[in-house]
Amino acid sequence: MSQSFDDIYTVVHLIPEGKVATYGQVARIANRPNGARQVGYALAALSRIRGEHDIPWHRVISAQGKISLRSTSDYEDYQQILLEEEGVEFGLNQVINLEQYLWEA
DNA sequence: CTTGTGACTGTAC
DNA sequence: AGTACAGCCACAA
Repeated sequence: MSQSFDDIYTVVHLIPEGKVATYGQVARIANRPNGARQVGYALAALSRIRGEHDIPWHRVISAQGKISLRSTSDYEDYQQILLEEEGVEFGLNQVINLEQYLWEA
């Protein structure tokens, strides 16, 4: 297992319900000041594992408050639904108000 | 070992 | 505001 991802998974798992965190935020907390990309890769690996994982990957969004998925746009809607279920409101352009919902460690 | 790519971000034009 | 470029790290071929 990759220990690097272990920290990332731990941080993502710490995100409280109804809150969201950006890739950069998670990366910084995980002691990776500029590893935002790796955070995304770590989450992508979750799908790859297609096993059991208690990681709330849907609470991780881009720094612009929007859902970032490169492929499988179907999951994009799925992530939005999950967040709405937790009480996160989306704007017109599916933009989340980071001022209100961004998780503060 | 070298190369290419990717759920990102910030700065520059 | 939209587009381009560079930095960074992990992984697959």
